[in-house]
Formats: sequence, structure tokens, C-alpha cells
Amino acid sequence: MPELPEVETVVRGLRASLPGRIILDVRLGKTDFIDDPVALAEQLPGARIADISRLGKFVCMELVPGGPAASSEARLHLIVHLGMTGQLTTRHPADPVAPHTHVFFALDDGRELRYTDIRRFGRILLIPESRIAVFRGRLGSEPLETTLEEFRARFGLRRARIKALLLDQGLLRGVGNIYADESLFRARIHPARIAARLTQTQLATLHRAVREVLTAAIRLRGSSISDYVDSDGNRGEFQRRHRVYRREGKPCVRCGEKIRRVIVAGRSSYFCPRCQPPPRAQKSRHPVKRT
DNA sequence: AGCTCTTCCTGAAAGC
DNA sequence: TGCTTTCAGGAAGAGC
Repeated sequence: MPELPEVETVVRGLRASLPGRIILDVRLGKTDFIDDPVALAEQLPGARIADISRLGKFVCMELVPGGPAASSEARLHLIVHLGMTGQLTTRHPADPVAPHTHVFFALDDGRELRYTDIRRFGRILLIPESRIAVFRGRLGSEPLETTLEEFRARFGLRRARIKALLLDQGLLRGVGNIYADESLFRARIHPARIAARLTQTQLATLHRAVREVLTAAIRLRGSSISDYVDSDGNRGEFQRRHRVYRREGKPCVRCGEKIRRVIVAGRSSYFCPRCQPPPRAQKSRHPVKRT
């Protein structure tokens, strides 16, 4: 599932060949995951792709409108979220079309940019320049650019479980279930720990672990569990380095204890019960009788 | 207010 | 063996 490292890999691939290209035509299949499919079909043909960047888990394509009256039009931002199973690939029109491919952008160099998404948990939005600041403002800080002080300020006072907070895109943008679990394992912090009860040292260790895990995953071009591929259709390699994610019952690489799975914040959470001790039982008005 | 749970979707895998 | 159920999960929205 595409999280920050996977989206970064896709963006790097697209950035290598798409800037400068002009979108000639848009063809749509199912559109229930597109905010305004009519706007896509009407406004994109003739537009030039100026730049491609990543914002958390979003792919952001900056477009300069073409066609009549283009000079007076402000830039557009084509925003793509890959959801669970989204794929953004460049192909040739003669290449076989993967099932569940719902968007085709014909380019002026004869290629096609295609969006494929089996479960359609992804999203596509077209945002005018005037509203892009509001969109960005809803997202938290970029994990690889967050200082320790900022990290402590965002997490240290919160009463929620640390796993839920790591997944909150309004706090930190780009971390999903895989990298939350892998980061918590490296920092030796149980996913159900209350953030405000972590020590300053634990917050510092977690801050470093998040950055190390994401950097290592980018280097290996992301994790391919089921559907993820980059813009050329190639799988990533980081799934081989997962130490806890989807390793329930297998031995911990550090201590040999069996990895366990619990649900935290509605998500499967994998951890080592010895390396990541659970939160202390809360003080209760009905204490358990000891024998 | 701030959190947790449910919902959307499809296909793979587990269960009976 | 073959059908049914469960599970995966990002993020919006409901509920507590």
C-alpha cells in the first residue's frame, strides 16, 4: 500500500519524464473516486505539466492550462492519492491495459499516463491555484523535514495512542500502517502507548526511527506487499526488510520472541511483546484481587 | 473536543 | 472440492 516511500518513488519516476509534456486527451472509466470528473475532461486537454512533487502520500502535478484564453488562467494542481491499490504508470497506447484502469491521459510524446486502482480507495482532485494553500494547510509536517522539537510538540502532549497519532495525516503527513509499525519496533515502543506518557528520550528515539525507516524504504524503492508498483510498473524491495509488519507468529529479529498482532486505532498492529513492552495497566477503582 | 469505530471497494486466503 | 466469510486499510464521517 502506497505510503510516503512508495509515493516518493512514483514521483521520482514521473518527474524524470513528464515535465514539459502536454496532455492531449483524457479518457475516463469509473469515476466515483474522482472529485469532479467533468472538470478533469474539460480543463486538462491542452495543459502542460510544469512540475511533479509529493505532499505526504499525495502525488501533485502542477499544470499550466492551454487552449483558448490560457494566458489569463491560473495554474492547476492535479492531485492523486493512490489509496490502497492505486497505480500511476506511463505506458504506450499499444501496451495491454491492466484491469481496473480508470483514467488515461494521452501525452504529446505519444505515451499515456494511466491510473489503475482495483479497490478505488484512491482519489483524484483538481485544485486551482487559489485553493492549494488550504489543501496543504490540512496536512501535517513532512516526516523527513520535521525537527525533534516540532515532533515533541506535536506528539508529546497528546492523550491518544502513539500508533493512532503516527497515522494522523494532520500531524505527520505520509506515514501509514507499515511504516508506523516498523518505526515503533525500531524505537521499542508499544503501539498502544499513550503519547503523553512517553519519555523525552522515547520521543527522540521514535523521531529518529521514523526518519531512518522512511529513508531506508525510499532507498529500496518502497514496499510491494500486493499491488504497489512504481511509474514503470516495477515492484519495490523494502518488504524484505520488514521486521514486524505481517510477521505474526514469526520470531523477532532481535530477541526471538514471537511477533504478535493486535488492533490499535482500528488497524492491525504488529509488535514484539518483549522488545516493545505494553503500557502499564491503568489505575482502576476496581483493582484486580491478587492471590 | 477529542478520540475510536464504521464505511467504502475488490480479491486473496481462510474456514467449513 | 466449492461456496461463504474474513481480512487488508486510507481517510471521511458517525458515534461516544
